[in-house]
Amino acid sequence: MVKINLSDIDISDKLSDMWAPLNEEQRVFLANNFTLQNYKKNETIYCEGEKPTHLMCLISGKVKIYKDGVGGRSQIIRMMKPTEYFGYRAFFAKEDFVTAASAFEPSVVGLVPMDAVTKLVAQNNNLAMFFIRQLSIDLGIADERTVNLTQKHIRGRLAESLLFLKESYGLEEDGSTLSIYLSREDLANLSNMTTSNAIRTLSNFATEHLITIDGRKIKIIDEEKLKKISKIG
Amino acid sequence: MVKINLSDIDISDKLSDMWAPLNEEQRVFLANNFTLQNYKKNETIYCEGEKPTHLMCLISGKVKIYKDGVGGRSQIIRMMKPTEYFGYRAFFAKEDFVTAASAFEPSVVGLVPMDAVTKLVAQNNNLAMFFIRQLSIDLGIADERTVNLTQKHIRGRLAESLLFLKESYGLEEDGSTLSIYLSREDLANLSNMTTSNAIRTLSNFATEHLITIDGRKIKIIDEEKLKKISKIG
DNA sequence: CTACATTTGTGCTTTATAACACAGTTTTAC
DNA sequence: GTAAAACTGTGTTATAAAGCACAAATGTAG
Repeated sequence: MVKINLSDIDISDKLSDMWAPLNEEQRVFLANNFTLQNYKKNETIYCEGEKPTHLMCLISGKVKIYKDGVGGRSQIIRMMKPTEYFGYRAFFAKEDFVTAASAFEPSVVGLVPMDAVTKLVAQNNNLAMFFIRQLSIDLGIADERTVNLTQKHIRGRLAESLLFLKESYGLEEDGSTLSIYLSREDLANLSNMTTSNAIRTLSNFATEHLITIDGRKIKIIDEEKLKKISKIG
Repeated sequence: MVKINLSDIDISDKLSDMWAPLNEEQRVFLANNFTLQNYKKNETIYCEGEKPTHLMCLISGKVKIYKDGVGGRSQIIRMMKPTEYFGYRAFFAKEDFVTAASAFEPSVVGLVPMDAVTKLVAQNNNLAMFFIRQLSIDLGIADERTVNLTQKHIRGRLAESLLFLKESYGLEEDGSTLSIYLSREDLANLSNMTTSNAIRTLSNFATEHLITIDGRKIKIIDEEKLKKISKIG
C-alpha cells in the first residue's frame, strides 16, 4: 500500500460526489488517511465472512461483488465502475461481509479506514446524506433485481444483463461493442443461469441478429428488441 | 388523520432507536409533525410509482412491502412489524416508490412528513447514522434474499419463509403456532413459488411431521429439520 | 513448442416447477 | 341467510431450465 498525495494525482475531482461536502480541513484529514491498492485480474479484494475495515473507491478497472450460494453456484450481486464506492455497507450494519469482491481486470482501489470515515460522517452531515442516498439507491436496485432474477425467463434475464453492461461500462469507439469482456460463466452468474444456458441463449440472440459475438466481444445490434425481450421477461 | 400528543399515548419509548438521538427541542418538533393513520385489513398504504412523502412507522399490525412483476405475479420483498420504519428509501434516493405496501391486518401507522425528517437529519448526526445503519442492514438482507430466492429449491425457500415468519412475528402462547396467519398465496409470494406449490409443499411438510396445519394456523414441530432443509436449499 | 487446463459450444436427458382444470371449503357481501 | 367470491386442495400435463457428456477451441505454463 502506498500513501499518496491526492492533489498530485488529481483524482479528487473524479470523486466529487463524496468529496464535495468536505471542508478544507476534512479533505486534508481524508487525504492523510487515503492509500492506494493494486489488484491483478481475478484477484480477490475481500471475502465473505471477513471484517470490513476500509471504505473502498474503485479508481480504475472493473470489480464484481458476488455471493456464493448453494451448490457452488455464484451470483454476481453488483458490479462497480470507477469512482464508485463499495465495501462500507457491512461496516455500517456492524456485520461481517456477506458478499465477496474481486477484480475482473487489473484495478486500482482507494482505501480509507472506516474509523476515519466514521469520524468524518460524525462531523459532516452532507457526507452522511451522501451515504444515506447511495444506500437508498442501492437498496432500490436490489429490490428490482430480486424480482427480475426470480420472475423473468432466461432470455429476459440475459437481455437485461447485456443492457445493464452497456449502461454501466459503455461501448467502444465503434459505438456497438460492449466495453467489458466477460466469460460466459460470469455472464451466467450475473444473469442467474447455468453457463451452458448463457452460451446457448447468447447464440440464439446472435442467430436472431440482436447481437454479434466474437469470442468475448459482444456487439449490440438491435437494442430495441433486447429491451423488449428484457421487459416482457 | 388525527394529530396526537405523543406523551399521551406513550409510544415514544417503543420507538426509541430512532428517538434516542433527539434532544428535547427536536422531540417536540417531531411530535408536532406526527400523525396517525389507520389501515384496514388488505388496505393499500402506498403504490408503486407514487411519490414518497412520509416516513412511516408501523405502530401496530402487520404490513407487507411487495412488488408486482411480470405476468401479474407478486413478490413480497419485506415484511414490517411494529416499531419498524419504512417508506423513506425512495425519498432519500429521490425516486418514486418501486414497491407497494399494504396491511395484512388492521394496522396503525405513524406518519412524519419527509421534509421534517430531512430537517432533523440535517441537525442531528446520530439520526443520520440511524438511517445509514438501517439501510445498510436492509441492503445486506436484500443481497442474501436474492441468492436464496434464486438458488434454493422450493422446499428450501418455503422452510426459510416459515423460519423467517417465526423470527419476525414470533409464536403464540403455546410456543409453536406462528403468530401470523398468511394465505397460501401470500406464503407463495413470499417464497417465490406458485400458490399450488405452496399448498403442496406445506402438505408435504405436514406429512413429514415438520409442521401441522389447521387452515392458516401453522405450528412449527421440527424446527431443526426445517433449518436443515432451508440450509441445503 | 508442447502439454495441460480452461473455456466455449452442442446435443441429449432429466427434473423441478409452472400451468391448467376442477372440486370442495371457507369467507365475504348484500 | 343465501349467493357469490375467494381460498384451499389435488391430480395431470406441459415446459423451462438444469445436468451431463463430450468435442473443439482457446489460453497458459513450463
